[in-house]
Amino acid sequence: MTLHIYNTLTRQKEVFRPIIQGNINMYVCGVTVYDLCHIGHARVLVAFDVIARYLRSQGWNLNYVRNITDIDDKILNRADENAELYSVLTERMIDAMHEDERLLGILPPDMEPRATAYIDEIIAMVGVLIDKNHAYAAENGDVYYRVSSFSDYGKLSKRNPEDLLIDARIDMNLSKEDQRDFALWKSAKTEEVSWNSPWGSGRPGWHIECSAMSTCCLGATFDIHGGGPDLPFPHHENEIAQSEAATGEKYVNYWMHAGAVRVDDEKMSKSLGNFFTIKEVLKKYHPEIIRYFLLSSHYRSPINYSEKSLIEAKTGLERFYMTLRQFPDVQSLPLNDLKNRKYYKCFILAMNDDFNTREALAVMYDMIRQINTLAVTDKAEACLLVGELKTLGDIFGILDSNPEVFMQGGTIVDALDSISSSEIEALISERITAKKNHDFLDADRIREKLLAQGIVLEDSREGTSWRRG
RNA sequence: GGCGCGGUGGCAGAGUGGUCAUGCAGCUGACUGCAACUCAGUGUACGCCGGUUCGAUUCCGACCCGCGCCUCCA
Repeated sequence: MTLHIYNTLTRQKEVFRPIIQGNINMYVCGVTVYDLCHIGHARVLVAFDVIARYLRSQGWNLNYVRNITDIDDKILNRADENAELYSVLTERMIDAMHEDERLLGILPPDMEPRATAYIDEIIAMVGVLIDKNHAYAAENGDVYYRVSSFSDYGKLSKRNPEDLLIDARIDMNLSKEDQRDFALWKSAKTEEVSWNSPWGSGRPGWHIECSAMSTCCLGATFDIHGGGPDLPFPHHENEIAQSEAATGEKYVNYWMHAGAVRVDDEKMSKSLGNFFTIKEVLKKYHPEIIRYFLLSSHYRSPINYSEKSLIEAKTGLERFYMTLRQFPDVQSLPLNDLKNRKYYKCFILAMNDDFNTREALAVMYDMIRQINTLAVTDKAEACLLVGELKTLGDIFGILDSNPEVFMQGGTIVDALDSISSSEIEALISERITAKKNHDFLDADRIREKLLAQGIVLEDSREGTSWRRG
């Protein structure tokens, strides 16, 4: 039952071996806060949230660090466009991000370092790189990393440094010794946000903040470094170059990258403008539906965001809640009580295989069928299984809503626009009276009327319950 | 062009050298006043061509197709 993780560095699944027994240090590249978070951010956030929850559930002592990049060209440009202070912009976006996380049930990381709080450490690291001849201050005031000085350059993204040379940009930067070199420190133009440094006032380049913050928070070498699909090159490649050149140690043991989110089968990107913010999506779908959608395929696979796939996620989750509805009082079981339980072991097997949430979900569906069968034959065993299921739900951050509320809420916006609960209840009691009088024509008329408004009635021995379809 | 990923049944999506993924949708039966829910049963599958093998969807090679990164993007 060992944990296997797919490592981008070696392009294969490897047995996970921690640096210090029982401990895991994990750094995930967070958000550059110049705009609202979109569904792509949600994927990375949820994926690593579940990974963190799972690792902790298995007894690992996890230190989870996720940074915030709050100084960068995009931020300065946006603040300029908005005619506001860059820090006003970043504070607003950080608040918005935290709200998104809270709504999506994403647990806060243990540390959330911000680039602007680590300027001294960044400057120190740049200094070390210059001292070691891995970087140089150009006459324009910028400091560049000397790519040719790092023989392992390209090892993560499997790029040949020679090829990158041929590939050099059309807009040549004459201050660079080599067009592949990238900025560690950017000199300030007039009236720009800046900090003093040995190379004049300026600000950090992209990449160096993550090297500095991860090293400060977790040490020169740590276990896991994660991020989005577009980060292996150049961001993480450059992080490796910076950190390994500065410390002389291996930077990261396991690199993990999430797959891309596509929208209606097209690449989602800022330039295409086809991205959805988390806030937009949350207006239409319950947060757990979004989590379920994200977990319904493996974290490395591309995933397609569409109306259809979200509705499918909704239907899938409803199957769980339909069952949970029969056991409103059952709580999650302590993990220790599950160690020898059949389904739990299957779940662990799936998750230990590079966090195969889809496979794990299949186990949970097996449990549902089992619970529905036992619900009439062996209530006590059914309750045990429900507790077990809810514990697994806790690891995924789902199944924690009140089933009745979940089923009756439907999609959030729809629920607000349509028929109210009290109207529904009134019609249901009207129908019960009709049924008692064997006036099935009238009873069916009421049921049809509600169905036309998306309300599905379910009769059982205990009475009639309803849900928004 | 360089590097990399993938093509699974109506759809979504796991996985495996020779028995089941799973969910949705479909069909049949049970339950129900009729439905819905639920349960039981059931059908359809591994891009194409070769090779290895007793046997390949799974391993190897070629081909076709789709996608990603190489530029800001999680």
